Amino acid sequence: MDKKYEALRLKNQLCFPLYAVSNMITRRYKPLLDKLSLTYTQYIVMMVLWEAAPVNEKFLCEALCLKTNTVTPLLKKLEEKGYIVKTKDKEDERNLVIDLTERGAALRDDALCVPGTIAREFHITEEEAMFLYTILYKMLEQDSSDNNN
Amino acid sequence: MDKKYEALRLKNQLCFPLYAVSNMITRRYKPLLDKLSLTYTQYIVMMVLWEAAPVNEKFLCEALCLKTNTVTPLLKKLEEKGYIVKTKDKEDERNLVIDLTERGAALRDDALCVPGTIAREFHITEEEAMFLYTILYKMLEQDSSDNNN
DNA sequence: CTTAATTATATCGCACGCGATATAATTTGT
DNA sequence: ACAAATTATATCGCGTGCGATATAATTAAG
Repeated sequence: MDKKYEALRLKNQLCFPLYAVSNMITRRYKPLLDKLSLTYTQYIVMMVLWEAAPVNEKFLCEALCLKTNTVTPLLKKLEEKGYIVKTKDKEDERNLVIDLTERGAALRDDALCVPGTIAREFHITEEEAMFLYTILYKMLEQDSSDNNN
Repeated sequence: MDKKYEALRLKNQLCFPLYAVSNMITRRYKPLLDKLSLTYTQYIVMMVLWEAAPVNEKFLCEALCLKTNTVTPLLKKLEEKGYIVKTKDKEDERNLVIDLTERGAALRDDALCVPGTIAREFHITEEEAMFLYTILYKMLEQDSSDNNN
């Protein structure tokens, strides 16, 4: 009789550990990011900007797999903190030009220790990390081809 | 010069694809769970209950790696929908006894198709799924030993 | 050339997650 | 036995995520 419901058991889901690990990661980052006055989501926005600023909002949304209704308020927060500035693109006034302030750019050096600290907390092998990375990106790519985000 | 910031690039993070895939999964579940009037988080609560009801809140929190301040409001919602009932434990009045209503128990059959539908959407091999499952649980176990949740 | 479609961003409302804190019931220490 | 510590649950406030919808700027179509 239990056979019928076997697939519905929490322990037989792949989605649940993904969800739980993702929550766990956010919790792990918090104490580190508190020192930079950043949340986890704000941190990944800053990572994109450190690498590619200036960018528009659409670029950010695609890079982070997030929607505009998540990113717009995030940018407002980062602007309030003085890490970024938003201006309108003269060429096409629909476009937002999002750029780092001096303070936002300087924050990059304070963040340098974060990846290593987090990595050291997860006791998985280099091989496991590589595999995980590969399959997760495979799933993400598949998503963007399935739907038209 | 770029070498210095290599570790801070979004593409070199393991955490980001975990976060993005987790968000993606919630989005994928939504249309299926809408039919059951459940959110993703409510769904995993129900999965625990279908298997183990009656349980107390602490048990739920541990099973789902969530805190009481997330679970308490969830239970209120599920109670309003008529899927669960909450009573006090006569033995120890601190304990909540959370149990399924007839309607909540019946919902299990409507949910039977969900795992298969989701699984079919993710085009990963059985082997990849197994590996993913194993390493994610390894990370979760490590978390509960590192911290004292 | 002007109306319709498209594109980029913003707003609204709802449901999480969680740190911090509070409250009520039970257990422990002396 | 009774004050102090512990345990289970609840409340508050903030920051996401996102579906639905709105708005403003640009482009396409007839």
